[in-house]
Amino acid sequence: MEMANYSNRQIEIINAATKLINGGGIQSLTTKALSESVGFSEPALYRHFKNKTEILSAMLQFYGQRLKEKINEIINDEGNGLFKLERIVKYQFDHFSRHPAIVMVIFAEASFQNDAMLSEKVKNLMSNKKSKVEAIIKMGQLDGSIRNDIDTEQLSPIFMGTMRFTILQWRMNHYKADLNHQGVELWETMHSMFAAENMK
Amino acid sequence: MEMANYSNRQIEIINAATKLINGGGIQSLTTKALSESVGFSEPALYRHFKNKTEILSAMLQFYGQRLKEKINEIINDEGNGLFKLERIVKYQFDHFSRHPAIVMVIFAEASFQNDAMLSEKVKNLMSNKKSKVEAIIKMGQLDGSIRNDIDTEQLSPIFMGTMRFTILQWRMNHYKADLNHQGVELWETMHSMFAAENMK
Amino acid sequence: MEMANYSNRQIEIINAATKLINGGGIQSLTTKALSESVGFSEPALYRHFKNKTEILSAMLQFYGQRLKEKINEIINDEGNGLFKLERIVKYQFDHFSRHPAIVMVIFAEASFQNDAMLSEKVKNLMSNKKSKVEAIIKMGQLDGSIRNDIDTEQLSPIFMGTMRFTILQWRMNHYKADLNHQGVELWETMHSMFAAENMK
Amino acid sequence: MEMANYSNRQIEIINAATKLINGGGIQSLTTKALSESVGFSEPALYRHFKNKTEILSAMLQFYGQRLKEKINEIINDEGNGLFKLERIVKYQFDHFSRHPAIVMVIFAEASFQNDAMLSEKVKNLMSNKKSKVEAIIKMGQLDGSIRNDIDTEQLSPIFMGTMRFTILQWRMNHYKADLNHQGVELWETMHSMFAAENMK
DNA sequence: AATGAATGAGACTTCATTCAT
DNA sequence: CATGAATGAAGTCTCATTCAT
Repeated sequence: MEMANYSNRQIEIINAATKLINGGGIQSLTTKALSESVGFSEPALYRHFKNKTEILSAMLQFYGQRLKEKINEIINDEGNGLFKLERIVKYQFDHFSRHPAIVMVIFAEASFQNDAMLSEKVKNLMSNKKSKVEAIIKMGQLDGSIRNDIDTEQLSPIFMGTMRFTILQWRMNHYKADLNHQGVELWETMHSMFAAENMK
Repeated sequence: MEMANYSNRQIEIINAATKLINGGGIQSLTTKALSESVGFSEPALYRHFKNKTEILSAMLQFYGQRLKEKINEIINDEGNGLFKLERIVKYQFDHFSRHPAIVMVIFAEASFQNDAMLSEKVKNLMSNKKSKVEAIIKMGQLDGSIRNDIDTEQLSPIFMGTMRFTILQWRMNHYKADLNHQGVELWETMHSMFAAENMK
Repeated sequence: MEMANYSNRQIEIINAATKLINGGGIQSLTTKALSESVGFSEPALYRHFKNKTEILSAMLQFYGQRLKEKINEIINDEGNGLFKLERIVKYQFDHFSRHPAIVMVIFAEASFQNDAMLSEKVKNLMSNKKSKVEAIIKMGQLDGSIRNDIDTEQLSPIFMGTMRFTILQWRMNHYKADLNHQGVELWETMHSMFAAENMK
Repeated sequence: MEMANYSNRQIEIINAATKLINGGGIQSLTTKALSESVGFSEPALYRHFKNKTEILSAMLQFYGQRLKEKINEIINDEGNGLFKLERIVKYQFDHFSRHPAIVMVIFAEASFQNDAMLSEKVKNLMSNKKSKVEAIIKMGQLDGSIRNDIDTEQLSPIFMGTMRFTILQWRMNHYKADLNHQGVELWETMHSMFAAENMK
């Protein structure tokens, strides 16, 4: 996975594209709309990206990278596994509530489906995150903070699925709720379910 | 929600559309592709549906209705709440593994976003299901089968999110895994987490 | 010009077509709209008319015939030429104010232009009427009621053009004015201009 | 009424559209025919006009503006009212005989009827011209050149209707007659009828 | 680096008409 | 006599992309 370095213009375009997609789905990301949104002409887009797919690809790279870095940071920081999970929940909910436009890109599995390359990229993003989460859970089970009566592979979809679902609902209700607050509540519940002390 | 009655031709079209969407996302549902897939000319589609949106709308109606009926049946059948949850998991995983084409329609939040009416329909479908699940959980908490140390509203997103995530992964891996088997494993875990006897 | 005899169904269709055209121009006369308006299916139209052109053709025939008969009646009745002109004005304004739907068909020169046959028919209708009016004017010039210092061929376009224009304006203002009243006023003026006693 | 400034390309398109309409009615103005006529592809039209309605709208604007300017010029020039009417007749007949393609656009009431905005524009064009003509007639009645025994409002439809009818007939006979010659004859007659000296 | 102009492909949809029943 | 189903042709318009300047 190449470590991309994006120019200012490219980042402008990525941001504009993100907003468009979040506002009206993939279908509203047209080169025309994008060029208007970013403030210069359509052909100019092609000076910064080879084609539309490359723009979408860059978006995924861009956000995926950030997420990966953050999770790595969390992994390497101090604290037991359970605490790390908590940090992931908090980070993500805070991040999304501050940048709602990103939500749809991260949740884009359905949208990119007609482009094998993009679809693959989304899949990688997700499985990447999943294996990181699993690593953390495993750590937690070893350090005694996370219950070990359930397999890691069984716990991770619960963690990830619940987060996704909460965010999805927030989006479908037009970002009205206080996502951070929901994150706090969600974590309380997850704590009850994941903490070692809750094993019977 | 009107109880629609679809003609044979309409159901043919709905099926063809479902397959197309599942194969390549909303973008691959064009009137041309649809007419080819169903075996007659493009204008003929318009004898059976007023326009493309109505086709998508019918798809949602069609699948939503079935799901609702099934859940109602489960609610009204015998058994405690925990058992009912189990039946939902089993039913859905079995249903999807037999009709993978439906997955994308049920998971279409992102896709329909540029059409307010469809978007609303998807949202209703989801919140409808969610409230049914919550009713079941509440029943389980009352009949003593489901732990009552966690609020119903906190348990439902765990249940629904986890299911969604599992199915989503199955789809992203091109339906290779045995979904039913995954359902069984998932249920074991859920049982550990939801059952009343597992409260500390 | 064949003396056509239209069946009841055909007349129903002609009436419906007339209303459609008057409501929204030729473009709103589609076989679909027509069949809906008349209350039976599209193919049924083809049992009564060979095709759409024949329907339009029948409309022109139908109204042209009536007009011709009426004018002939006026010609053959008693009274001098000036009086006959007056009767034409009164008849037409009264007729249109009672059947506004007909206006557009009679004024259809522009609409039928892409069909040579219909275009020719409209032209005949108009030139037919014009020559009748000229005959009346000539009669009036001979019987001393109409001024004879101006050629018949010069008077007729004034008569016909003014009538048309008045009706056109009435139509463009959505039939709001009292057409009969306008006819009376118009006639007063025409009388001043056409009557023999007004020659200098 | 905004003072529009059309690009060269836009004027090319307006001209081509005018010719098409005049040749075969509104129905023959298709984007395909227009693009062929103007020499580039259909989508290219949309770089110069937002949509087809805007093209028609521009045509009306374009011709209406010219007409208005000319009439204003005539109004402000020297000469009595009767002379001004004469100049209008001569100008129009000369103009149309040189640019027959314009006729249909100016006579388009019936054609544009299914588009409220265009219909309104045509109506304005006509009533605008009518009120200008009435202003001139009033001037003539005051300066003693035009008969004042008939109301201005009664004279204007005679003037306008007769002109329209003459031009209409010319068009229906496929522009065969010498329109300028007909204008001269028409004016002679109108002079007899409008001049003050012809009052009884 | 940027753009105005252009385009081939293809989207959805409507039209008049036909055919089997 | 009537219709449900179907269609070829054509309509308007949008898309991603290219090219000359």
